[in-house]
Amino acid sequence: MIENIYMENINKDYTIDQERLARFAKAMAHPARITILMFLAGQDSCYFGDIHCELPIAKATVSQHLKELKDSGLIQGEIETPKVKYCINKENWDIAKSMFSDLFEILNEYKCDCK
Amino acid sequence: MIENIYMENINKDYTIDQERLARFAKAMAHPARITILMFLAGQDSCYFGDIHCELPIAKATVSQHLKELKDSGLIQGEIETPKVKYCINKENWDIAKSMFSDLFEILNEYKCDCK
DNA sequence: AATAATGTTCGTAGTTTTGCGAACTACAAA
DNA sequence: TTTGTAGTTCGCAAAACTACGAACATTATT
Repeated sequence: MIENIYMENINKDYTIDQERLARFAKAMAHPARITILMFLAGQDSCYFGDIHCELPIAKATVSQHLKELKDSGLIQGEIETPKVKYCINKENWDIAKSMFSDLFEILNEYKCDCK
Repeated sequence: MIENIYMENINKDYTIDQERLARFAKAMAHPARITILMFLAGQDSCYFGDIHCELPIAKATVSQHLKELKDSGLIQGEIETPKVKYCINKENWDIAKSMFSDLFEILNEYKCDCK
């Protein structure tokens, strides 16, 4: 296969943007993770323990949810021994925000033929 | 357990809104479903066959994705024998739009203590 | 009645997610 | 050196997700 710079996402079934938006949505697809995002977005930063206190689940599970959010890019973490400080990743947050916004804006006038 | 009108969502770990937003996000958590939503939002309505043509997956799988989107409330379908017509559910679309928007708006100024 | 067109549902297989306790890591303090 | 604090990682089990082909349902046409 000859490659060139215009052939991004080759052999993929979906566009980069479709994959990326789905990835963001997936990160948000659990009430615990929504709770974490709301909590984090409302302040500058906070520690793992503070997040754990907000949730009705074991710390191992909280850690997994945080990892999922980190992997999606929506949040970031930083070790501040012996604690771990988490916060929103502003750059990716804004990207996600505009991607969701763009999708929802497609329907900017009444469109629906169904009863 | 004594019930009263102020005790909605009792014995639940998360609020109704957190669950609902997570539900919308989950519906959007797959590139095929993002593709379907973009496609549907761009027009008044279309048939199953048109949607199937846009996707690289079997019709049984397309049908499942459409069911998932329908169950979330984001789209609706209507039989128009022998075809099935799908379109965006405007009411729920607007609810989802404002719920995502509200979440992303929480971070309306620079907030992030992490490096 | 048989055939065709259009989707949905069923059964199955493999993968991923969710959740937990237990074990582990890293550092600080006694 | 032992103990404590704060999280992460591991290993497991149950449930949910993704995908497909085959079978089915429904209505129209021959």
